[in-house]
Amino acid sequence: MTETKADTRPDRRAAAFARIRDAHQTEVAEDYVELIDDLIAERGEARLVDVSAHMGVTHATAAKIIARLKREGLVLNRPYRSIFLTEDGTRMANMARQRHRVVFDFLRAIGIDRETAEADSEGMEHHASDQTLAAMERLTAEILNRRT
Amino acid sequence: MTETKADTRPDRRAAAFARIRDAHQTEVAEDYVELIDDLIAERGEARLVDVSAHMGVTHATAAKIIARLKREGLVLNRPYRSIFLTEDGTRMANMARQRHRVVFDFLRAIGIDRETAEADSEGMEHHASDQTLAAMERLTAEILNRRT
DNA sequence: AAAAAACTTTAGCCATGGCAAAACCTGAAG
DNA sequence: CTTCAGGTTTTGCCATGGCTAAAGTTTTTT
Repeated sequence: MTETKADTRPDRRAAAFARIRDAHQTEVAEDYVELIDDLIAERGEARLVDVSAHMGVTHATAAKIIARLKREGLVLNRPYRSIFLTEDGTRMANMARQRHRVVFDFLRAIGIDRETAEADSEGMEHHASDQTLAAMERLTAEILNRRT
Repeated sequence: MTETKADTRPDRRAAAFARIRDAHQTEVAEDYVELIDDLIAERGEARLVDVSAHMGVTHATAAKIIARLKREGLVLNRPYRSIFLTEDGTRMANMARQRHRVVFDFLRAIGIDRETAEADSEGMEHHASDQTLAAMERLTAEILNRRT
């Protein structure tokens, strides 16, 4: 039970992990609604087939996830018909896309190649706080300006 | 089936998400081995109780996860005794800690407060590629130098 | 050495997100 | 107007990571 001076304080750390676990819960939802929104914008409708192809999962998996989104009021659809977003879903999609953009642009600004920036931002966007996003935006602008 | 010019190419995006799902699989392992390593360093041993307290989960959950780590050869322990890391586990802990540091330092350098940097880096470290980590390190040094 | 406290393990439950395979609609071609 | 290809849904299966509650060991206290 030796009292240490290091930062192994249960409370702080535990809280951080709890936040991360919560984030995980919404991550999937965000990714799906963002994709659905993109699909609707680009081709007028979102089909299960396309969703599963883009997410890289089987249709069964996509169907299950969409059922959850529906249950949670983010998505609407009638059997065998294409998928729509509710207002909440649209809002979530927009916020997710914006965060995604900020992180992606930042990574590009600091010299990360397109592919990698795409992959990294996809993973990181969900874990960046507003504070961090703001800082990234600021930095991105700064870097791009300096280049002029 | 209208062919679009936008970047909704299944393959690229699907691959990115696949990578993220893989990352998720190792995230938990990394967080646990890092914590176990810290505990051993700081108090000489890692007990289930401490692990669960720091991760903010019940001991049952921690026990289950540690059983998986054991199965995967990252951790060693005898019933009712404390927990050790294998070589692999130690290696993973060190790599995780290093990535964590890089992200944390970077966030601090761009002005994020300690608490937030702690939380954000905990979530982001798992999704930053080597390329991004290298860029963060470079930027951190740059920022700190400019301040001198 | 017995009793109490502290810790670990186990059992059983739940939701999520994977999968494969089968059953089921819908809409185009014939 | 029937067929059949292509989507969609459903059904079961698995692992993970949560939880509570109960049972089993150590360790400490009395």
